[in-house]
Order: sequence, then C-alpha cells, then structure tokens
Amino acid sequence: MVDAIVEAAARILGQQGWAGFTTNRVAEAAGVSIGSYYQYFPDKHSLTDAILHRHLDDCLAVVRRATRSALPPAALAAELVDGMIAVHSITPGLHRVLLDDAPDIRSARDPHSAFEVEFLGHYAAAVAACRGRAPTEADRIDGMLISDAIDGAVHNAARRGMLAAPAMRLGLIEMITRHLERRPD
Amino acid sequence: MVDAIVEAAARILGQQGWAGFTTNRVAEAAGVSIGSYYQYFPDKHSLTDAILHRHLDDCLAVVRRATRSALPPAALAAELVDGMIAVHSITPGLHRVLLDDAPDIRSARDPHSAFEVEFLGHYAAAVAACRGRAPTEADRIDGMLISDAIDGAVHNAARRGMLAAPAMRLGLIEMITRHLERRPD
Amino acid sequence: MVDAIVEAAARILGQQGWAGFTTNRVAEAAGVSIGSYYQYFPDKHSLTDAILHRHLDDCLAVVRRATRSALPPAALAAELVDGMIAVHSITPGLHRVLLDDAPDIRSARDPHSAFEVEFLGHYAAAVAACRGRAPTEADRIDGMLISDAIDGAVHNAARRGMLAAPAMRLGLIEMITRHLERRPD
Amino acid sequence: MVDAIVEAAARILGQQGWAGFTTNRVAEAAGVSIGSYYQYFPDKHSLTDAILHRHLDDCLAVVRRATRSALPPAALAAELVDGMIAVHSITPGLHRVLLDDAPDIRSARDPHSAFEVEFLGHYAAAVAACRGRAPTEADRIDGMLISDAIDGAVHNAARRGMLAAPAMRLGLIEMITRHLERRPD
DNA sequence: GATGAATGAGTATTCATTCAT
DNA sequence: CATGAATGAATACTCATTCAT
Repeated sequence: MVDAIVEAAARILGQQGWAGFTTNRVAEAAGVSIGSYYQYFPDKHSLTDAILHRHLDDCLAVVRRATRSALPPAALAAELVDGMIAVHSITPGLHRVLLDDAPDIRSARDPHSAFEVEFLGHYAAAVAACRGRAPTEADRIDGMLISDAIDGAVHNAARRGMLAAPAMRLGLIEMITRHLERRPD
Repeated sequence: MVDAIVEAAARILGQQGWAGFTTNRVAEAAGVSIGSYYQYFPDKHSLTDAILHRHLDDCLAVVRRATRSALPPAALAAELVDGMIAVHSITPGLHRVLLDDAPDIRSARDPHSAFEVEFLGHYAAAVAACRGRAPTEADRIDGMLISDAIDGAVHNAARRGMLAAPAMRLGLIEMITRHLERRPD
Repeated sequence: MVDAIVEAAARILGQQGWAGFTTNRVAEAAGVSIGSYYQYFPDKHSLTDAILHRHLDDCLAVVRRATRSALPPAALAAELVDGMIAVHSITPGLHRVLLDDAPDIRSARDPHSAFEVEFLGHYAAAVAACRGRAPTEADRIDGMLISDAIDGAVHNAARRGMLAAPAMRLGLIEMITRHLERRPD
Repeated sequence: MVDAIVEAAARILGQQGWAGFTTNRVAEAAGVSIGSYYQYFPDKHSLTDAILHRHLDDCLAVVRRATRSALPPAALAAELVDGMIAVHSITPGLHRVLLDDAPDIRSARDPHSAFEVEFLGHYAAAVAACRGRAPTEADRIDGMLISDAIDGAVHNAARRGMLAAPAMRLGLIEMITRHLERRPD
C-alpha cells in the first residue's frame, strides 16, 4: 500500500505539479482513504521525501554501477548518460518538479547531505579512475561539472519531450567524453 | 509600482521559497496595499510570470550579446558562462525555485514558446558562427546542449553556494570550449 | 476486561485530560484491541459515563456510611470531609476533568438523576439526624450547601495539589461543623 | 467584532459544551466568516483564553470591591456571595464548563498564576480586615476555603438552575458569616 | 470472540481575491 | 485611485467507528 501511494503521488506530481498535489487527492488516486494514507505516512512531507529518495536512490545506483570498474572516457560517459536518461524516462515530468525546490525538499538537497556527498564522491572516483590516478581536487570539480551538465541536459530534454532523441544522447556523450579526456592538474 | 512589487516578490521567493510567497506578504513587503496589488496584477499567477519573464529577459540579453560578433570558441564560452553566472548572482536562490514548478510556469517554459525559440536560435547561431558556417542541425543540437550544460552547472552551483568559485567557472568554460571546437558532420 | 478499560481510561483522562483521551489510545493502554473495546462499549460516551459512575458510586458510599448512625456535628463533618478527600485522592486530576464537561456528561449530572436524588437525600438525612429531628426543607438546603462547599473545597484543593494539607482539612471540618450546629427552622 | 465573537463563543460553550465549540461554528454564530475570525484571533486557544479571562476579571472585580472597606462578617459574606451569584448569572452554563479543565486552560488556572495569587490575596485581606488584624496564615487558609465554598455552591446551583433561589443565597451567606466570625490563630 | 486495517466526516487554519469606504 | 477588512473554498490532519479475517 505504501507503494501504491508513492506511485500515485509520483504520477500526480509529475502530471499536475505541486498545485494538484494534496494528500486527499493522492489518497484518492491511490484508491485509498485519507485515513489509510495517514496510517502509513505521518504527514505530507514524508511523502515528498519518499518520492525524492526513491529518485535519488535510482541516481545513486547509476553512478555506483559506473564506478565498479575503471572505464575509458567514452564508455564512462555513455554509461552515465544512458543511466540518467533511463532513470528520468520513468515519469519524465516528475524529476524536474522534484529537484529544484519544493517547500519541503531543501534539506535532502542540502550540499552536505549524505546523498550529495556520496553522489559526488562516486563521480570524482569515476573521473579519477578514468584518468588512471587517485582523485584530485580537479577530478572532484570535473565530476561535479559532468554531473551538473548531465543533470541540465537530461532535465531540459525531459521538459522538451526529447529524452529519447539520439542526437541529444550522442552529443552529450561526446561533450562528457572530451571533458574526461583532458588532463588537468 | 509594478517594479516595486516584482522586486519584493523576487526577494521573498528567493529567500523563503514558495512557502512564504503569498500575495499579501508580497504587497506588504512592497509597501503597497493588497488592493493596490490587484490593480496591477490580475492574479497571483501573473506575478510569478512577471518574475520569470524578467529572468528570461536577462538570459536572452546574455545570448544576444554573445551573438553580436563571431567569437572564437574560448571567448564565446567565457562570454556565455560569465553572463549566466552574473544573471544568477542576483538573488541566487530565486532561479532554482523559478524554473521547475509546474503547472504555473509550464506555458512560459513551453518548448515552443517565443522565448525558447529565440533563446535556442541565438545559441545555434553563436555556435555556427564560431564554427564559421551557416547553422546546421548539428549546431542547433550543440547549442541546446551547451545551453543545458551551463544551465545545470549554474543552478547546481547556486544551490551549493559556489556560484563565485573560480574552479567551477574555468572548468565549465573549458568544457564548453572543447565542445565548440569539435567539428561534427 | 471492562474494568481494565475503565482503569486505563481513568488513568489517561486524569493524566492527559480530554486531549489525549481517544478510544484507540485507551484500548492500547488497556492492552486490548480497539475491536475488543467496541465489544464492551457501544461508543465513546458510554466509557466516560462508566468512569463518572464509578466516581459517583464512591461518593455515594461516603454519604451512605455517614448516615448509618446519627453523629454529632463535628463527627459528621469529619466523616464527610475525610471521606471525600479520600475519594478524590485516587487520581486527583481525574475528578476535576470529569465533573464539568457538557454535554457528554449532562445527563448523569442532571439535577433529577437518581444519583443526585439519592446523594442529596442522604445529606439531608444526615443533617436532620445530627439536629435530632425529621428532615425539613432547611435541612435539605443545608445538606446541599454542605455538599457543595465540600465539593468546591476538595476540587480546588486537588487543583492546587493541596488535598493532603491538614490546615485545609481542619478549616473545612470547622466550617461544616459550625453550619451543622445552627438551628434554623 | 472581537466582542461579537467572544459573545457567540461564550453562548455556544455554555449551551453545547466543548463538543459544539468549533471555530467555524463560533464564527457562524457570530455572523462572521471564518476568515474574519482568524483576523482577530490567532488560533482557537486564544478564544477560550479570552472567554476565561473575561470571567476571571469579573470575579476579581467582585473581590476587589469587597476589600475596599473593612466590612463586618455578615456584610462581607453577603457582598461576596451576591457578587459571585451575579457574575455567574450571565450564561450560567458557561462557567462550570470553563473552570475545570479544557485541553487549553490549565495554564491560566495554575495555582501560581497571577490571577490565583491576586484573587486569594484579596480574599485573605478581606478575611483579616473583617477580623480586625493583619493577614495571618489562618486568614489565608480561611480565605481560600470561603472562596472554594462559594465556588462550589454557586457552580452547583448554576447546574441545578437554582442560582436565584433565596434559600440557597441566605444559607450560603450564613455559612460564610459563621466561618468569618470564628477566631483562629 | 478477538483483531487492527480501513474508513471518511469533521477540525483548525491559510490565503487568493473582492469590494465598500 | 488606494485601502484593508471581509470572504470562503481548500488543505493537512484526527479519531470514532466498522468489518473482513
């Protein structure tokens, strides 16, 4: 039942945005009474939290997978881009709504949150491994930039309904690949 | 007076997010009665619209300026990145709040809106000029990707309070430059 | 089981007041499922009723005992005062909560209820016996006043945490004694 | 408007008890929209507070008046009893509901609240003056007992619809008078 | 009988919007 | 034109009660 509620909430949030996102509406969409909703979620905030964390977990899984072995630049770029496109292809409208502000969400998106630290740590590790060395400050910055570039490209593509466009995918992979190939100190 | 209201609204939205953003509070912060507010704005939506359009106009000005003369890759990249950083340095919290909130804002961020068309048109033109040719489909895609990468990097930097970090700026410029230097087709 | 529930209910009501007094919470505190609760009590009202009647029965027992033999004024006063202090010393917070909450309780506290009639009847009888005559209208009124004075003193003492204070007890006994000693017609 | 709301609230609370006492119902009874209610009262608690304090102020006025000059026992008793009967004759049902518990009210009825201190202080002073001396501990206790006895008698009389009964009034005055006449140390 | 998940009417409170002054 | 008191639909959340297992 928790799953049915989160599912319905994600659907509503993706399709109607914050405006249509009320606990009663979510419960109804999940085919559940509002009373039952509150048996499983103590308040509204915990629901947005659940949705957000589900998404962040998906994103983490992508970078974890990409870090498992030291990949050459083009392979790493493709792995990351394809992974993120896949993650955002489920209810594409949702993530854009989710990531930037919501009354509630700030804490989970805090720059020092556990997610942020692990997420960027994996990126730095992947970049360093790709460059055949231990992570440096430059790798950390580049990891962040690569993550942000993918983030921007994927969210805007979702907004334009272009998530599946091959030209976008190839161009983005190329951009990341070339940036990985540089040798900063 | 319209300006005072938009100013106050932007301040509140940037500092307190959607939660503190009520018409009464905005009117009060602008030193205007709520009655007067409704003399100038038919409803609340038109206020968020005004804030958004002010921001989009600032962004447009940046790309317009960058298109004025055909710049070499590094110069173009620096111009765009610095321009966007500057635009987002005024009330940095605001823009992240602004861009992704459906459905209030959907129309203005519609892929076929006049803004989107002109904005991406300028990007395509700048990329093509930089490559010394008339805009091709590849230039259009690359313009979009460059725009999106800058968007992602700048918004996430704003979230992290790192908008002024030189390493971020230089890395981003490098990434864009290298992508501009490629010769697709 | 009925007793366990009433016990738990009295405890919760005395400690947390009406705010924490919910059927689910009572059932849980009694170590009983809410389903079982409704096997024994048709609704919530019948539970408060049960608590109230338990208290009223305790009060009745006090006046019944005091009426058994014709006591001299000081002895009767002491018997009544000590009895009521004893009754209210069990969960002192409860009774103050209990007596004045309309309309849940109105019926049981109705001036013509069986309790009220018997209770005041005993008081009138005790006063008359103490004055060595059959009950007159004046004895009835004085019984009522004595009952009310004890009631006010005991409840306010409970509120102040002074139920056990000897000065209060002695003063109250003195007040009642002197009133019993008067000879009205 | 504040007055209209408090008036309506007192009426509802007196007639229907806590059960019918909802902000929406109060607003409606006051002929005011719920929005207007919240323009004048920040929450529900502040309304019960307002009602209670209105009552406590009335009670304080009675004892203040009785303390102005040193009265002989019978006169002081009559002044206090008649004053309290008068105060409780406005919406008689209300005060009984008000004084003992309500989720909110505990703080104002705290034994150390400013009201309690001033109220009992006046009683002690009046008793001492009546006995022609400076207040002693015995006067303090007797003041408290007299206050409590009046309280009990008046509230129970209100419950029985007997507030106007002369016999009750005379008997109570007699009881108080006799207690004032005693000479404790 | 006993259980406790499910129900939904009801409650306090907010906030965009109107309109008499 | 400007004001701000008044409005009331809408929202998050509670809790007495039911009923399938």
